[in-house]
Order: sequence, then structure tokens, then C-alpha cells
Amino acid sequence: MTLSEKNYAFVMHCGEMGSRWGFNRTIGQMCGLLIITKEPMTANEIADGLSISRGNVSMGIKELQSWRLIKVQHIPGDRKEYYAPAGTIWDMANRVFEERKKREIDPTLSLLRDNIIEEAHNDDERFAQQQMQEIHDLLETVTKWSAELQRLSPEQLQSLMKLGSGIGKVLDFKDKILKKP
Amino acid sequence: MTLSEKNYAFVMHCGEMGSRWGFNRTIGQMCGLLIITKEPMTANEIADGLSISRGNVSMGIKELQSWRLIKVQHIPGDRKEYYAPAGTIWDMANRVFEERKKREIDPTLSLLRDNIIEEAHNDDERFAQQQMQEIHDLLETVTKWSAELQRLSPEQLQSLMKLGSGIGKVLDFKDKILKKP
DNA sequence: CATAGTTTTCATTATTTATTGAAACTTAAA
DNA sequence: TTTAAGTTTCAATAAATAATGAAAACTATG
Repeated sequence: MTLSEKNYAFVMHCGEMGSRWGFNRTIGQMCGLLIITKEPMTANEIADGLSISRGNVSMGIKELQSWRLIKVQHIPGDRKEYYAPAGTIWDMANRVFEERKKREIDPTLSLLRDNIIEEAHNDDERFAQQQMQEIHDLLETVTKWSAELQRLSPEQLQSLMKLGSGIGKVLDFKDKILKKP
Repeated sequence: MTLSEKNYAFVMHCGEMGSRWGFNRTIGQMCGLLIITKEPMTANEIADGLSISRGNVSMGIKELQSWRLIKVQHIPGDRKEYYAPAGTIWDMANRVFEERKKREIDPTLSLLRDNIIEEAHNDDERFAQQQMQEIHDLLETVTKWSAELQRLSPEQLQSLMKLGSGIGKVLDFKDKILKKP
């Protein structure tokens, strides 16, 4: 099975973007390939399709599984493992988002917390601590918010997303309502 | 000027996180250092503080400026350039967010648009196009949304952020109101 | 306009990260 | 069991990325 020119371009683009999205080129390509391929693929098909080594695919699969982006499937009477995207595009985007939060925000939040609870010993530390407090508060707000979004039902999310420029209005509205009593 | 142990730990952490945040180790360190240092710093002070070469600092400054994270200041009677964070922590987070969107989302959106307007030639391309359409729609929604958030006044944002679990309620509320007429 | 203080550039070198492929491992079926 | 189809591991190698530092380029000032 060979990719059409357009599909190949998409897969290569995913590779180029891979490192920006949090993984590396090969893994980006694998992800793109599995998304645009209707049927689940074997590791060998992936290796052939992308002209990379079998070992590399094996490692890539492990990584994609750690991101919960792909799932394994089996075909009766066939010993090979078949791989396919784990869920909808939306699901996958969510996973990437979550996983990145875990890698990009949580460690910093943890360090900041540790640092903030200790007392500052001089002016430099005092100033630094104020700054860290600000970063901490910001990250915590973002964290709470994203957790909140995850908790909304898909319908509510849809509704929220479609709100667009209506957000401001709804907020004003809410303020008016809540301030009355 | 030497960093206290705690401040040093913070700066090193910024370095380790640097690549996750979209730049590299040195630039992460520079950013952290400038944030926790009250006074603007010269390039040489930065180089000394982080034990890196002067040339590296120069490149880092250029990069941080391209992210609009630092600004230059001058002291009368002193020819050196002094660097300081450009704005509040909130401002900086916003810049990083914007800049990353530009690098991580916009190029893909553009490729997807190009790909979607062309007609598919066979089943494989048809399926791929459907998937790309989904990714496109998702990214576009996210893009619109973040633009929307940028447009809100800081007070509205505060209000929205503090809403937390109230989001669901406000949404339900809005639905009721809007559906009445 | 010459100079000294300062910043930038970029070829070279060092470091980090990714890839290969052969060997080791796993496992279903004979 | 043994075998063979399939997968994983990991030491060696290749590729990409970052850092150095000396030379070039600026630029205020006398």
C-alpha cells in the first residue's frame, strides 16, 4: 500500500510538526499515518510506509501508547498486532493536551510550591518568591480551568465552543444576575 | 552577584523545562534568571550568572526578543544594554501561548486548508480528507477561542477564571435564557 | 575619524537525540 | 517441547541541535 501524494504530504507534515507537538519526527509521522489510514496497520506496514526500521516503529508504538493515542487490535487467525488511533480526533487532542500539561506544567507547579512554602532569607529571595508566587497562581488557575473543561459534558463543551464572542456577553450577564441579590 | 541556592534551583529548573516550553535549555535559564532578578541585567551578568559564553547569551537574547519576552533598557551614562522581562508574568505567559500557537497550530491549519479544498481522487483520499476536516475544525475552534480570550478585558478574564465549576451552570443558564424567545 | 567599549556572527566543536539492525525475547501452534 | 512468526531491546552509529570563542561589526565619544 502506497500513500497518495497528498496523503504523503500530510504524513510528512505531521513529522515536521512532531517535535513541536511534544514528540519526535518519526512519532509524528506514525501518528499522522494511522489517522489517515482507514484500516488498522501492522508494525511492518508502518515501517514500510514510512521507510524506517522495524525497531524504530516498535519504540514509536510504545511512546504513542504512553500518550494513549493508539490502541492494539487483533484479527482472528492472525498473530500480528494491528494498530489504530485510540478514539476520535477530539479524544486524541485531549490526550495530547493532558499529557503535555503533565510534562510542561505539573513539574514546575511542584517545584514552585516547594519553594514558596520556605521562608525567604534576604531581599533577593523575597523578590524571587513573589515572582514565583505569581507564576504559581497563574499555572494553578490554568490547571484548575483545564480540569474544569474536562469535566464538562461533550454537549456543554460544544455549547461553550460555539459561544465564541458571546463569552463576554454571557459573563456580563452572569455578573448582573449574581450581583442582584 | 551570585544566586542563592533556592533561586539557582529555580533557574536550573527553567532550563530543564526550557525545551518543553518551546525553547532550549539556555534560553529557559535566561528567562528564569531575568524573572527572579529584580534589577535589569547586562548580557555579561547573564553569561556569568549562568556560566555560559557571551555569544550564547547574545543568541538567547535575540530569541527571547523574537518571543517578545524581554525588553532592553538603558542607564544614562552607561553604554551597556540592560535586559528585563517585558511585562508581567501574565503578559509573558500570554506571549508564549500566542507564539506557540503560531508555531504549533497555524502551519498545520494552513496545510489542512490547502488539502481540503482539493477534490479527493479515491477512497483512501476521501477517508483521509474526512479526518483532516475533523482536525481542521478542531484546530479552528481552538484558534477562534483563544483569539476570543485574548479579546476579553483582564477583568472579564479574571471573572471567567474564577468561575471554575460555575461554567457549567452559567452555560445551562445561558441556554435557558436564549431559548426562551 | 579614530578608538575603545560593546554586541553580533558564524565556523568549529561538543552535546544531545534519534535511528538502525542484529540478538534476545515472547508466544501461539504443531 | 520445539519451532517459527512476531515483538522488543539496546549497543553502536548517524543526525540534529546547541555552545563556544575569536573575528567582524557596530556605535557613542573625545
